[in-house]
Amino acid sequence: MKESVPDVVIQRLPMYAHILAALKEVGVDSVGSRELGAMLKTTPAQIRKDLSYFGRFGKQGMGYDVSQLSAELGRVLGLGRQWSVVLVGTGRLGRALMDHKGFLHDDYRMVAAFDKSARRIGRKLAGLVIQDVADLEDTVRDKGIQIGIVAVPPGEAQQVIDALVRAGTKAILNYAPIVARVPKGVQLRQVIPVHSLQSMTYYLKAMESGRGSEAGR
Amino acid sequence: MKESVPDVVIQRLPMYAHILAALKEVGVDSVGSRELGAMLKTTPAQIRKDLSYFGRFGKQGMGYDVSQLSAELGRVLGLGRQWSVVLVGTGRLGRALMDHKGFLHDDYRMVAAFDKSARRIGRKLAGLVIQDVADLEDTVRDKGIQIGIVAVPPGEAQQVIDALVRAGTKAILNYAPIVARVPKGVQLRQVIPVHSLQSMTYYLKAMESGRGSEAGR
DNA sequence: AGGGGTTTGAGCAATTTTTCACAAACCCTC
DNA sequence: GAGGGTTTGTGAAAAATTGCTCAAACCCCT
Repeated sequence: MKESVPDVVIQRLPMYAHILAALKEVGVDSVGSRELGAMLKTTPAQIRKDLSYFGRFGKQGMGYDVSQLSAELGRVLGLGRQWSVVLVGTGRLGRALMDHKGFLHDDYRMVAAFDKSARRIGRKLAGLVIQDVADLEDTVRDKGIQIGIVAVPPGEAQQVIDALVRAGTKAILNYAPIVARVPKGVQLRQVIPVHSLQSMTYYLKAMESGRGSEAGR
Repeated sequence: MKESVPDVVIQRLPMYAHILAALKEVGVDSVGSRELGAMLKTTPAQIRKDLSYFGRFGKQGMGYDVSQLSAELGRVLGLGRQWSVVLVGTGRLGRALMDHKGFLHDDYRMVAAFDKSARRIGRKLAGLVIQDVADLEDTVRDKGIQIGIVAVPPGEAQQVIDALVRAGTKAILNYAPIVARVPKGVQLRQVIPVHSLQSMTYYLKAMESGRGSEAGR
């Protein structure tokens, strides 16, 4: 149990948890770091080292107990409890996100949804009445909502994010294609598909012109 | 102009390109690494070093010419030409992605869409007739489609990905919440919102229990 | 046209992250 | 219950990435 865990490690944990859950589902009850490494396309050493930041979960000679490790990872990631989530922006994307099977697992519960457009306010979405975005700040503060999901057009995204921050939200998942800014201490994850495409295009181009040696990741 | 560019750098380029495009839009015609660093919450040194992998685009004492740097980055990322994209899965999510303003910029053109469900095949989406996923492999091969976007349910995602790979696709953007596998040489980007949420929850938890010192990213 | 004030580019140092390697731990069999 | 065969956990080495520093380059002003 070390001092501070590198951020890269934290970013990898959900993948580990994911695989573990899948294995548990299928009825596997023990895995080694070698197997996990193969499944996740990483090295056994990395998995062992990553896990070692949080404790000693394996048994020498035997590997890890799937259920136990799964539970431990859940604990580390703060799962197994309810986090409340607010959705801002109920256009195509916002609505699709809510339906996306498994988008909101058991641990994340949507407790409010907001929009700007009068023609959407008042309608229902996933059991919630869509509220006017003007009330966003108050509602978030009152309900103590911890996580915000932003699915509004790019032009309004930063304002919405600022409002969420003012209301005390400490984690924001932003789908608007802007380079958003948040104060230190607030977690922000950007989901910008175009950026993913562009970084892939770089390698595609490299593969056509140069030889296809570059790959990885 | 160095040998091989680190992957982390490639991942940052789209952000640079994005900001540059925005600045150009607004009419700014020169920026320094200091300003860029401030906007992107990174250090001037990092920006200069990243850019230096690809050439010398700045002028000492003056910074960078926005138009020029923007163009250079586009060139590096392989923009300014048409990449053909195929969408597999035209459920809520798939359809939302197509509408998501700015999801497919000028450089990426959707040339085919596939689904499994008989009730969607034959319908139109963004000007394309949705085809049977059984024809995916042939169509991708025939049209030389370079990029695949996977928006099918988790259970079918790996099969779809395998089919894309067999058909010669070299870049795949996967929205299904699975830990997908592709052979080396094929680019894969996963968009798994739950993972983002989970990694944020880690910090939220840390902030409530410990003191809120941990942050970053 | 020269001097002053900036800012880049790049080598080098510091830090972070990954990989290696092996002792300690563990089960299983005999 | 001792020995063999694995596999973890971890300190140390290696590699990768980031940050620092400063000479060289450049514009602007006088």
